Amino acid sequence: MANPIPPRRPLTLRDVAEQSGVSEMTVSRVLRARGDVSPATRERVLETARTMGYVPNKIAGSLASSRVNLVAVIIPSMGNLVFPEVLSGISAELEGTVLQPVLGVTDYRPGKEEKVLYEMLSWRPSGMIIAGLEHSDASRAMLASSGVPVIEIMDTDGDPVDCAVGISHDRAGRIMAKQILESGYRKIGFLGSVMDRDHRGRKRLQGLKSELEAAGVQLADEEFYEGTSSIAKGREMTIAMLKRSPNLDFLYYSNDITGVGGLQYCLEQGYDIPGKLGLAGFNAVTELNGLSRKLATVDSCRAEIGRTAARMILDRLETPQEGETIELTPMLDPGETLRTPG
Amino acid sequence: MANPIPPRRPLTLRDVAEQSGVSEMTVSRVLRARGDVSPATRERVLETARTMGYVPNKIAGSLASSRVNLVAVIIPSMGNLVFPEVLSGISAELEGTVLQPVLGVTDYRPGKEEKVLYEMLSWRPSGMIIAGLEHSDASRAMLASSGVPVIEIMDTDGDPVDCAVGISHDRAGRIMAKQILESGYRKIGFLGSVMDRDHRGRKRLQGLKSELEAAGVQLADEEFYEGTSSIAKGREMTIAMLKRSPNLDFLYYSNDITGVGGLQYCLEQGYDIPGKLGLAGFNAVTELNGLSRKLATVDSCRAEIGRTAARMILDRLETPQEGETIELTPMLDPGETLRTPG
DNA sequence: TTGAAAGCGCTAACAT
DNA sequence: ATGTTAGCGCTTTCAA
Repeated sequence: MANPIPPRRPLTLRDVAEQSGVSEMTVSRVLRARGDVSPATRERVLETARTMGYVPNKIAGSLASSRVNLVAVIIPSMGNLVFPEVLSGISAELEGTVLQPVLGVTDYRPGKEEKVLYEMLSWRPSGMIIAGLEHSDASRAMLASSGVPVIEIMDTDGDPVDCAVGISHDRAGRIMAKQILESGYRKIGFLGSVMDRDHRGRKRLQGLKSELEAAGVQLADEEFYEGTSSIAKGREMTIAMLKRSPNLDFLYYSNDITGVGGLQYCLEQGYDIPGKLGLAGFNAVTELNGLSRKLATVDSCRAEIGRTAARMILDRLETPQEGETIELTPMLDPGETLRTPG
Repeated sequence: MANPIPPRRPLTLRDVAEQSGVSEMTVSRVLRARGDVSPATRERVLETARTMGYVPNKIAGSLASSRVNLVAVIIPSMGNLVFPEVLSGISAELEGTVLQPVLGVTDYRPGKEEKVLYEMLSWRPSGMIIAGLEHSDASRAMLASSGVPVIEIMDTDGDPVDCAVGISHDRAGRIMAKQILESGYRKIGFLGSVMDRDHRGRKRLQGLKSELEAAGVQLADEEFYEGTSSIAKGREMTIAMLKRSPNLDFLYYSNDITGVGGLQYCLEQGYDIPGKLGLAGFNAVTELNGLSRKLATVDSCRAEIGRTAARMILDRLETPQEGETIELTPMLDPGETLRTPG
């Protein structure tokens, strides 16, 4: 006995309640597996809901319960290879809980970050995961007064609003510097993005420089690019730098993508790698494996950062806690573009 | 005269209303720039809201207005290089409108697709963009009865629930087949993913085979892999295939990522490319440019697919329309791994 | 130009 | 085990 006029309006709890001859409240309980409902009623309601094709309205549910099982995740870019992995970590950890990640993208623009933040907060999420420690005052204010756990990820060199999990990029730079020096390289060039947006790249460069200088070595050359990193950009930068400073014996790239472009070029040109020229990148992007020679790199621990951030949210939703910063230890992978110190 | 006890509860319209001495309704009008409000009131309310740090509650707003300015976007994976670009197209087109994309990821699993779909629909989005034409019956039912515009993207070989925009992958396979034949290759091997999940790859293979067979040429060998595509996988497959069928003169990969792995290997091995051995991939992934030699490929039109899908949603929200399928024309880029015919 | 009342679809809290 | 009542924080609609 189907309704002759199928309603264009989405079904409500009340519709299901009427069809199954119980109160809205009972339907609600059945659908959320809450409270005691007799197996008989339970089955009947479930069956009715299913055959009617009822989909609960979370908007109404969230308003009534003032619970929104969403975790806002704000990242600078989707095309970065780095962030998909962070997201996987978050999703993996949230799988099986009531929480779900919702993504916002800032395109590395503080203005857009503010907008995205405002937008996401207006949905009253249960927690917030946001990349980086550098935000506009307005953004920091919003985060601070959001009333939910906020986890700033990727970086631990700075002051988090609430919690942070990541690596010290200064330290990552130092680790690589130490290895470069130990391997006997002395004429080192840096190739990275324009530094006003890339805070973490800047910190790595700082760490590198400090550590080199502590050993009495000056950075020999620097080359910067604008826009998104790409293999092609790495190649271009490398060509420019080696033309300008042909006597370099090491190229340190701000990431693996550009590093691979440079490595490719140097191999083609017949440079003796790692004998006369060493190279290194950053991130340990496994997607680039299988390409010629394996680039030396430092792992940015992305998946673990994602998992940890999600876990910190879950913990704080159970029991409110103080802010906390978790610094992960980045591992150096010497790959095949670094001389074995001897 | 600040409140001595700062409220832990998020601010409401009423709080702003009380502070600025007007009704909630007036505040609402000011904040949404709706209706007529005197400039004086307007300024006062705006100022109050700003200093209080009020963030509107979209949950409540959406429930009251039964308008949710969200477009659900459901894709199989974030790590694919293909989908970030689709998303960019969608975001670009939605920029400046009231609509916002919200992402769901299925990991290529029909079961998870159902879950994600249900979850997203329970937020009553204004529109739905979903990758592929192959869905479970339950998923198709949900899409059909959602009451909002549904755009299935990437593929046009099949029956959409409502609208579709994409390319014909069968045709993409044929286009490449024609070019391969014209370039004079005859011993062709295919390297792709296990086909039960990769519907679009399967369609390309079908198209390739049909077109080859029409010319009296049989596919000489096939190699499949499981899991996600990667450069390393491409290399492995290529090694296996060339060992098994050393007489091949062409390798057709189901995508650029694996293709680049193969190309890299072949170059290292000193194969005469494109003279004795030709290669081609699919997608026109520009991120891989700058790597040794440019791989022949067919563009999958991802950014345009994204933009078109978003536009179709916007159009249909203005004026309801019939379902429509838009087939884009994939362009062949011969790169440097294809003999010039003639 | 402004305000008051009603209600969006659901759930918390309290009946029964 | 089930029902009733009263909102959640906004917007719609109507009145002033």
